[in-house]
Amino acid sequence: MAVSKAHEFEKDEIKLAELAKALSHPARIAILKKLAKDNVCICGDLVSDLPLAQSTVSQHLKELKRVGLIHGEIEGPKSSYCINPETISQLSGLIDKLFKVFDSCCPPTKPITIKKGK
Amino acid sequence: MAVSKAHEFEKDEIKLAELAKALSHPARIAILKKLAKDNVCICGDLVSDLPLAQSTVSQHLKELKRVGLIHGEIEGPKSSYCINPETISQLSGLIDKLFKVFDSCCPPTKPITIKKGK
DNA sequence: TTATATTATCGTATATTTACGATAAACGAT
DNA sequence: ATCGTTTATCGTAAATATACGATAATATAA
Repeated sequence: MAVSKAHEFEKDEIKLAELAKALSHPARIAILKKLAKDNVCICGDLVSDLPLAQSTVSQHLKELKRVGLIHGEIEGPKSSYCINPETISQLSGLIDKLFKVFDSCCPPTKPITIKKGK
Repeated sequence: MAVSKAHEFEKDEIKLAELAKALSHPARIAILKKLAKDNVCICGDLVSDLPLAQSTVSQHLKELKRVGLIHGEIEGPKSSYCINPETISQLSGLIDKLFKVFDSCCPPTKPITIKKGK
């Protein structure tokens, strides 16, 4: 990155960027989906699901944990991970806020309700 | 990245990851917000808004353009950019889909409705 | 205590990202 | 045609990210 200037931006922008970065790899999205479906899941299951080496999966888990999207507990030789609903909720809020800005710009895209206005 | 294995994942995961990566820098979020507010905006305005060199801003714009989140037209010596609602809408859809998966896992976070437990 | 299984970490190689200054390109104005 | 303004691209440097194999760590099972 070289000389990150992240501190020059708004707090929300920085946080959203950080969370978006966590979602910026298909493996991490797949991990989150798997964790969501299974509610709790041990690392080994993820490794056999993904086309990646065990150490790589572990790295992705670490990153997801770092930003708070999941937490993991080491129980014995196995580690079980699960979604952290709080951060998911935070992400949801930040995304909603961003998309509200988009609505102000472009015609609203989703539930098409007729809007008066120029 | 080294030996990207993106092709081993689902199409939606890859696309969402790509769009999330575009959002993974505060400058690009700031650019999108500015474009949304101003509807259309020339590069120079963005440069003076952001704590980054002109060439760096241009790079970020290029990346946003590459993934289709904005389009830009070169009119004369100035370039004007604007949001591409189609890709915004696509992103919105992919995010909604992902968050639906989360709802299935964790207690729903937003409109708190009492649910009978398992 | 000694295996066995599972996961984290280390070391390493390579690709990508981010940033800047310098330069090129493109158009409008003179 | 030349100048000035604006933007894109090039070259480059440094930080991150991604991936793997090898190894260390840890708890369970024997």
